[in-house]
Amino acid sequence: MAKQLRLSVSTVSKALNDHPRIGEVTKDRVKKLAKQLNYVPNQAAIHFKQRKTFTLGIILPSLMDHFYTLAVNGFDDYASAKGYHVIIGQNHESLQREKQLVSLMQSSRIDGLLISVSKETQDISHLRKLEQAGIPVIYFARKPIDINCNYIVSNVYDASIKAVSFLLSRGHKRIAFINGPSYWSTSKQRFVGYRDGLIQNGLKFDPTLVDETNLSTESTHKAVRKLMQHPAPPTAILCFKDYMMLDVMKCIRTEYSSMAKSIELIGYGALPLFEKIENPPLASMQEQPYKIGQQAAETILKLIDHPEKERIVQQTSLPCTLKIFQ
Amino acid sequence: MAKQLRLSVSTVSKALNDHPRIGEVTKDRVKKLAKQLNYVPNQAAIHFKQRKTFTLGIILPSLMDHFYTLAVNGFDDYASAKGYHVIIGQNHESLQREKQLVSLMQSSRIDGLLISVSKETQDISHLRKLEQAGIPVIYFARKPIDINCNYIVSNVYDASIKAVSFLLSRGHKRIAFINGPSYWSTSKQRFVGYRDGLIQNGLKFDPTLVDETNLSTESTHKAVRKLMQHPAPPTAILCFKDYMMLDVMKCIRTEYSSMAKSIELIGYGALPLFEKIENPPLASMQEQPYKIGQQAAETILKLIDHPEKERIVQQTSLPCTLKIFQ
DNA sequence: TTGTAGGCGTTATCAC
DNA sequence: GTGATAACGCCTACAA
Repeated sequence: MAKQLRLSVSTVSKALNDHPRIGEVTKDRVKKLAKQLNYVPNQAAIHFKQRKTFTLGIILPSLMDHFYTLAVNGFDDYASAKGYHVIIGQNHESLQREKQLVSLMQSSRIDGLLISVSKETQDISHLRKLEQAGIPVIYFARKPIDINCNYIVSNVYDASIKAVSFLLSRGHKRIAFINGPSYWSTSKQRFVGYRDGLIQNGLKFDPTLVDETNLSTESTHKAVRKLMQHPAPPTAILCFKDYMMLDVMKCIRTEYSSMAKSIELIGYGALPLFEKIENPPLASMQEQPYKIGQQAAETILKLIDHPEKERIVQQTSLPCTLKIFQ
Repeated sequence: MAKQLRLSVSTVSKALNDHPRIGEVTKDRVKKLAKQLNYVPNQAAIHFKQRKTFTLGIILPSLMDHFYTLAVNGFDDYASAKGYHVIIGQNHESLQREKQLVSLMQSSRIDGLLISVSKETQDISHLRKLEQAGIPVIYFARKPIDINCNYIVSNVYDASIKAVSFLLSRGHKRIAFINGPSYWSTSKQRFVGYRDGLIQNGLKFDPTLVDETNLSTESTHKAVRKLMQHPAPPTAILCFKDYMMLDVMKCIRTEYSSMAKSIELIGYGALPLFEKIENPPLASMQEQPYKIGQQAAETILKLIDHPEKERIVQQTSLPCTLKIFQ
């Protein structure tokens, strides 16, 4: 291109970047030819030179879960607006895959990472390494127990209290809770909120009404059966997640059909789909995944722009609202 | 790193790449230090040098649609296994956004692109330019009318015939069809299949039983009302997509509740969710999005490895199976 | 077996 | 206003 115009590469480069000391005439000639040749600058070279890729990574369990899809959208929208790319990786609940993704992303030189760790992830040394390499990491939705990390989550503690209070206001006395894996802090918070909600309202906490699943349909069905075989079965069930609640609904409908109508359910996530189906659950806690993504993007860009040593740990939790379907 | 070991960079490079002519002892020393320093090669530099990024792009309307999520998974799994990255872009049905994504991806030097064009995309010159720049493009799910392009789609023509035949076998005589935008070839194929299905079974095609929507809930409801106000309303409706079918179900249930039980519906997509809800539709045509993604990845890698001039247009359509829920 | 030199595309810097 | 040159990190002939 430089040759064709009999100009030096540096002049061409300056012309394309609207450098002030380049004549308008020259700029025009260069830009015209660039368009004609369908010239596109090689970002790989630019990134290489700038030691920065303007790329952020996001790692999440699965795109089939709309919570994460929405978080991606918030993250992507904010990041795009600021000129950053986003690359997505799914860990599919495998720690091994997660590690692969992290090192893949590190080698493609992402400037920052947003991650919701896999089911299996308890040790986060692979992520600590990233941070040591100067790449900021923000955990979202699921955060490790490790206290000293950036995170942004939903305030599921308050949400659980709200859910329990709502069920009590509808006259329920025996409210069960099916939780997710207990080593997630998000499960723990739900649980404590559930318990505190009962206690605040003057009820006793009954541990036999609480069970835990690994989120698989089978283990959820097992938990439901256990609860339903209780001498005094629950009249309402709080579920860790909407996807779990669907399994709970199905199990009750098929195996305990006589009680199906009287048992009320609340989940987390407020799947849009519930607006469309015939017998939706009673309610669901609406989280703000899009906003989580957006704020995470905003925060991570701030961290990137700060010299590494001045970075302050960023921790946020966003409120949920109870969405009633019936 | 080279300095620490008092070796030259090339020795270090060779050691890391298991070059045969490097002594085992040296290799060990180098690798050990690399691990210790948490050294990760800079892909940006490698890509820059190799004039290849080992990155594929995939552009689709929305990740909220599980069809596309599954296609991404197929694409990503195959590509990862072959050492390629995948970057995802959502056009959100906007041509403008799509063009942005294409040029973004071009400048980040993707080696190939898989795309399902936006609602608004009729002119594909932005994609032709990519191909002219030597980057292969495969269209999936939605392909432009343009005949001379690589594509991989579901065989919705056969699928529609199957669906109609199934409804006829259940005794329906008046089968309506609510289609998607008529300028998509995928809509056209569904339509022709619907019509041919009727004719092959000895029924007359009645154009008053066919309507078209832009996929929004509102326009779908409008189409349903029109059909239901028909002097002889349909007893079964074939719907362009499961998401549309949900809107159809809801509209019939709320506005024509007396007929809700007698009208049978078939959609396309076979959303996994239908397994879990209380009153699922009669059936849905199960496409193979994961396989579409996989095959697309396979095909695009083949195209990438072939010299540009020898590339042959690749066109595939995969069969669908009818999945019955009731 | 190891070292040296050159080049990939772009831009910042400095000289003209 | 324009041109030459170095530098970014890595790889690979080729030289030693």
